[in-house]
Amino acid sequence: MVTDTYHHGNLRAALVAAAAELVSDAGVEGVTMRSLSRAAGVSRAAPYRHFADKRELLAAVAEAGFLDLDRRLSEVEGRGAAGAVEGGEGRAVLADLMRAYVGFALDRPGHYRLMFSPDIVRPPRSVSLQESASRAFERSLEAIRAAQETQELRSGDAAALASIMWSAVHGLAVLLLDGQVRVTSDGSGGHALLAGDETDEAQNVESFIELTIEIVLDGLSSAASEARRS
Amino acid sequence: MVTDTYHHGNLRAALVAAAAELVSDAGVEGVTMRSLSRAAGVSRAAPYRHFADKRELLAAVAEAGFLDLDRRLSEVEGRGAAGAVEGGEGRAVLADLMRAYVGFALDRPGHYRLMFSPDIVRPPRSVSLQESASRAFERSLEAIRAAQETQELRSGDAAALASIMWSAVHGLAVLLLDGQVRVTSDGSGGHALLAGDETDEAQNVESFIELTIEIVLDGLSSAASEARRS
DNA sequence: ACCTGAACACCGTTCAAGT
DNA sequence: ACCTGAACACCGTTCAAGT
Repeated sequence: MVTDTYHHGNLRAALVAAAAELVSDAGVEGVTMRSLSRAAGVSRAAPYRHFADKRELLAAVAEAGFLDLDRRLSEVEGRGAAGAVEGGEGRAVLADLMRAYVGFALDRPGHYRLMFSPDIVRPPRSVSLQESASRAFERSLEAIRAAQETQELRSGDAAALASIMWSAVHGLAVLLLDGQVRVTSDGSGGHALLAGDETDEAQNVESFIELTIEIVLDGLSSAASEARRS
Repeated sequence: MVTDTYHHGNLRAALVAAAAELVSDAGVEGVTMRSLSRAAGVSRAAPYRHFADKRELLAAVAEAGFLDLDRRLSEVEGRGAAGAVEGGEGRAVLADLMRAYVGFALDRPGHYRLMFSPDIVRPPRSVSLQESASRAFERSLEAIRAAQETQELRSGDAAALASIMWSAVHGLAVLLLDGQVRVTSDGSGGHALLAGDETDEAQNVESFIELTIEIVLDGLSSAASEARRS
């Protein structure tokens, strides 16, 4: 039973919800303004009372995605906060953040791709999209700083380290999502980037993620050239 | 002076060339079958004698991109090979490979994005696309193995390490390309992933890349849990 | 204020028909 | 074999007009 009119004033919300569902089910390319109008029981022109164009509507969906990601990351932080103060937990918190991050990407591939789709995310971005994305980033930044204070990470520009951590796990996420990294069953190994067709891996994905997290943390904690002054 | 007929038999090559130029100039979304036909001086239907669909044509452009990437990586390997045998050069070769990789992405953003665009690269892929992509990957695999033999990298599944290295630098590349990581001038630092609008960074990009490379190599070389058996 | 109907300028793709 | 003309089934977006 479809409500046959949206004069009640929340066409905007209904469109975003319909778009989010389409993004989940069929990916960004499955979203058309016409199908959204149809789903909302409204004319093709109606959405343009609420969004300047398709890009703006998709940006709203991406923003909801960033809020969801931020929520997941905040749960991790809440969990780890008590231990972190005592020291020695900084690495564990960062590992949990990375797990949560990749987990989000694998759980919501359509949203994740949209959130990092150049057409949507490339400047100019709306301030609200901007802010929701930055908020998620700030969490890793704070976790990085905390781990630096307990000597668990190398010193240096925390924002740089956070960017590097995020870009590493972003690379992992998109390659996993696109099936461009295959994980075989011969031990802990990732295998043959861009290799053969469908196989049944899936459980080894997790151990591959764990190895990546370990290596990223090791890199971020190595003394290296940054430690010359200590 | 446009040649007004392509009966001479290489419409296929002309279409791929025109598409590659459009990809460079305007990105993948700038490519339309109709504009390609127009550029080649041929009817809209003609391309379909040579390609099943648009995806297949773009895959040919992506394949050329992988060949170019592979060429760049092979130049690095040729340069480092002599020293690598003597040991101690393995890390330097890997660093050069990563530099060349990111350099390619920044030089040819349109091609790079196309090469990792899910619609093109997601299975089923043509065997030739498959092979050209794998070839580029094999290079890092061999370099990883060489560095393991000289004790410059941790032991363990070389393919996994190669995948992790590639995914880290892939993440760096796409975030740089999309302007989602900003680099400010306060030292060596990357800054504020997904932060503000246009600034004039550009020179600091290089030092940010260098820091990433250093951290990735440190992570790949740390003894960690993998070294329990040594 | 919010929505509709109808149009405009695009797409990718197909298919009979031409040479 | 290779290409054309014309059509089909889509798009995003606009704009006068309705309520």
